[in-house]
Amino acid sequence: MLKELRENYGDLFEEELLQEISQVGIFKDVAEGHKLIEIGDYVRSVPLLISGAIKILREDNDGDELLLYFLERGDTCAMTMTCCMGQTKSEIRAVAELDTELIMIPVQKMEEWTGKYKSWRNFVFESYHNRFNELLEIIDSVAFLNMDERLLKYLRDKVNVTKNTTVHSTHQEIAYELHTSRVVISRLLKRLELLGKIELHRNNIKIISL
Amino acid sequence: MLKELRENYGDLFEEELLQEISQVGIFKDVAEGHKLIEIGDYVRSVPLLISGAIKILREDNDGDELLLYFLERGDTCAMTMTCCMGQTKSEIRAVAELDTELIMIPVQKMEEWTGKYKSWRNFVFESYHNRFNELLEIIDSVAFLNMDERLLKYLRDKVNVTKNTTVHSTHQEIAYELHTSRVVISRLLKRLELLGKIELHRNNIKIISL
DNA sequence: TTTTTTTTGTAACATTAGTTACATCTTTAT
DNA sequence: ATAAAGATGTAACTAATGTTACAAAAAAAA
Repeated sequence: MLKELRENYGDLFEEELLQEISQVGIFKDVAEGHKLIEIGDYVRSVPLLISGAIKILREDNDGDELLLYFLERGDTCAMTMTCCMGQTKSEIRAVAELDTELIMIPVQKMEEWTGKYKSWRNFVFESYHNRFNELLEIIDSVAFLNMDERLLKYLRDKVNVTKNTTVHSTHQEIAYELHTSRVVISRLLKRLELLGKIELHRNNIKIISL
Repeated sequence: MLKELRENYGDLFEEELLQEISQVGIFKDVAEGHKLIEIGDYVRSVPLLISGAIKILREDNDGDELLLYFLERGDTCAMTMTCCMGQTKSEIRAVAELDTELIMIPVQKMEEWTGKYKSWRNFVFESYHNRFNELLEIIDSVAFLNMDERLLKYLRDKVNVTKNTTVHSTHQEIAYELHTSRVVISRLLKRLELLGKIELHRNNIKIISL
C-alpha cells in the first residue's frame, strides 16, 4: 500500500504520516456500481481515493435523486469527515462510478493526525475548500442554469471523470441524476444530436464536441 | 470583550483559548446592510458572531443573486476559513442582515489554534458540518422545491433570524434573493394573502401563520 | 405643492419543464 | 422461437415560471 500512497499522496504528506497511514489504513477494491455509503448511515472511517471515481448523490424525502459531484484520485470525502467527527448520520449517498481503489482511515486516527501533522490539517482544509466549491457549483447549476445547460455540464463532467468520450448511461439514468424526467432528457439529447454535438446509441452516447 | 466571549463561546472553549481570543480578536459593530465580504475578496480574518445575523449570498456571472444562508450568534464563516487557509478568493458575498456584533480573528491564529486546542478543532469541524448541511438544504430547495415552497421557507427563515413576525422586504428584494422575478413573487405572495397566511403592506409583510 | 421615484397589482403572453400515452426497436428471459 | 422487459422517439397536453406592459398608490424629492 505504501507504493500507492507515495504515488498519490507523496507530495502532500511527510514520510512519517505516509507510514502511519499505511499501518492503520485498509486498502479496498470497490467495483463499479457498489454503494459505499447510504443516507442515514453512521460512518466510522474516511476514504482516501487511489484510483477510480465515486459519485456523491443527494436524495429528498420522496426519493428524488440529484448528482452532486465526483471524488477522484487524491480526493477524500469531506462530508464523511464531518459526519465522523460529529458522529452524525450521512446526508449523502456514495456510489462507485468506476472500479475504484481506496484506503479507509479510521476516524480516531483522523482526529489524532489533525493535531499532529500540519500537512494533514492542510489536506483536510483543502478538501473542505474543494467540496464547498463543488457544492456551490451545483447550486449555480440548479439555480442559474436551464436543463439543457445542466445536461451539457453533466455530459462534460462524465467525460472528464471516466476519461472516455462515450458516456455509458441510459436516458433514464441521466434523468435520475439531474432530477428530471426521461422524456425531457430524450428531447434535449435529440436536440444536441441534431446540432451535431453528440451521437445517440442504445445505452450510450458518443460525444462529438461539447 | 471577554464577557461577550464567555457568554457566547464559554461552553465551547477552554479559559485559556478564551483569553487568547480576547487578546488578538478585534471587536466590531456592523450596521445592518453593511457588506462584509465581496466575491473575489481575499480574506485575512475570520468572524465569530456575538449577536445579530449575516446573510451569505452567491452570485453568478450575470450578476444574478441567490441567498444561501444566515450566520447567527455562535456561528463562524466556514467558507471564510477555507478561503483564508487556502489563500483563495471568496466565492460568496456577506452582508449584515441585522446590526451585528462580531470578533475578527486573524488567520494565523486560527491555524495555530487548530494545532493547539482540541476545542477549537471541534468548533471548526462543527462549523464545517453545519455549513455543509446548510448548503445541502439550499440544494434541496432549488432542486426539489417549487417557487411557492421556496418562498414559504424564505419567509420562515426570515422570521427565525430576525425574531420578528413582520418581514421588512420589498417583493423585488425577495425576488433577488430567491433568484426569480418580482412579478412571480408578487403573484405568489398575493396567493398566500388570499389563503390568510400573510398580510401584505408596502415594504413589509406581516406573517400570520406559515 | 408638484414632480419623480418606488412599490405593488394584474393581465396577457412566451418559454421551459413535466406528464401521459403510445409506437418501435433491442435485448433478455422463458 | 416467442414473450417479456428495457430503451428510445415523439406527439399532445398541462403546469410552472418568466417576461412585457401598464396602471395605481404611496413615499420621497424638488
